[in-house]
Amino acid sequence: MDKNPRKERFFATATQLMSEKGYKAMTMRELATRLGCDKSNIYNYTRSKQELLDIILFEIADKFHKGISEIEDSSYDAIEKLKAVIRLHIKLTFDNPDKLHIHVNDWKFLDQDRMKVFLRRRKSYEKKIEKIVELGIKEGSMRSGDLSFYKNCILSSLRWLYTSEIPSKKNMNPVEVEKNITEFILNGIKK
Amino acid sequence: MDKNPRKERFFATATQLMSEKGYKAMTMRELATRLGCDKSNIYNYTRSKQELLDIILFEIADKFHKGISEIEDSSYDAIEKLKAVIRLHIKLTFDNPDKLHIHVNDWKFLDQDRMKVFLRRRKSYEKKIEKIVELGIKEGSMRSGDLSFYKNCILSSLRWLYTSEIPSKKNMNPVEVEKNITEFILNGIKK
DNA sequence: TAATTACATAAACAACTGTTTATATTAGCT
DNA sequence: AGCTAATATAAACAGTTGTTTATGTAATTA
Repeated sequence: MDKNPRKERFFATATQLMSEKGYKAMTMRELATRLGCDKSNIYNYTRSKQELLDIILFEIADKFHKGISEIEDSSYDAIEKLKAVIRLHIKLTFDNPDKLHIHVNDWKFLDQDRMKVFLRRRKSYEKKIEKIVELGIKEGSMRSGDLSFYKNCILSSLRWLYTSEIPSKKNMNPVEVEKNITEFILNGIKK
Repeated sequence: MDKNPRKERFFATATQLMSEKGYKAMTMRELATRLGCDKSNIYNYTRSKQELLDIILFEIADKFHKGISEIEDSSYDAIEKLKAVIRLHIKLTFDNPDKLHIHVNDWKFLDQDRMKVFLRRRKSYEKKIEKIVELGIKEGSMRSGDLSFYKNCILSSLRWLYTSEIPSKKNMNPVEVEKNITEFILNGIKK
């Protein structure tokens, strides 16, 4: 029993189309066609294309922020924290594949001020990953090395999940994926 | 002593701008402004925006193709082949950061026929990576598991090099990067 | 039942897009 | 010097873009 079922359908369709085409290439006319309505009707749901992007981007950014904060505040050791980060990414990816895709590709189309906010939050997120690695090195459970370098490797290893084709994820089991990616990040490919 | 110094400058500037903005967001007028000439002058250097994208994309795709073919035909064992693939990616990334960026982000704006060709080549490249892993498993030097999964993890671990900000690469030493990424892919982060 | 809110469309808008045409100037080669 | 190819621009083009205005109907609430 949703209060605004049409509005929800609108956001779902818009998110999907923006993920497929990218922000610049998606047109309001195309979105209207897919919704089966006139282009002007769209403006009953959102103020502008820009606002639409903003909402999608910050909604998912907030989920990442909340997730990593809980992990940071936990009493886990570094390895367990890293595992939790991997789990967080995989859960968010499987729950919101289109939003994640937009999150990676289209943040650069935010207007200046909002982009600054967005990048500041992303930086803060990445710092928390680095802190986990730092802790791991201190605990002696992780190889020592450049923190920013490890951060990039870890996030990249997770990123292919949401840059790869969306339909192909339908056949994947999130639990299995989690197990394999964790194994790869922790131990690499060598036997 | 180049035959067409202006043409080269044109391609260099166009590549840089397209990498910054993305194919859709880059306009011919903006490119003209950066070149310091009129927009119509651009068409003395290229037939169309589409052709420009095509040239950039297939030029770098060819380099990947040549590189991996040589590795495939070598007598290296699997681990050495994987190391050579890592070296190839890092060399190409440091030599052509902008082209690599376009290669990852803008292939979807090729027109249908050329996109098919592009994706076929990419698939062929990825298959060769999988074959290296398959060989490694057979030789007993690599952990057994899903080939496509390992392929994605390997390529992702390399991808952050060309998706991350271009200027930041100026301060990185390619030899050092190669050593660290190889270590990560082979042995992971755990001590 | 009346009033408010949600949902819809047609028509027009100004700005911007890639590209062409016609024409001129410059540089290199014989 | 004369010829050719490279380089340059102004003006115009047809199409597309996000968005607004004015206007209407359907659904919900009071």
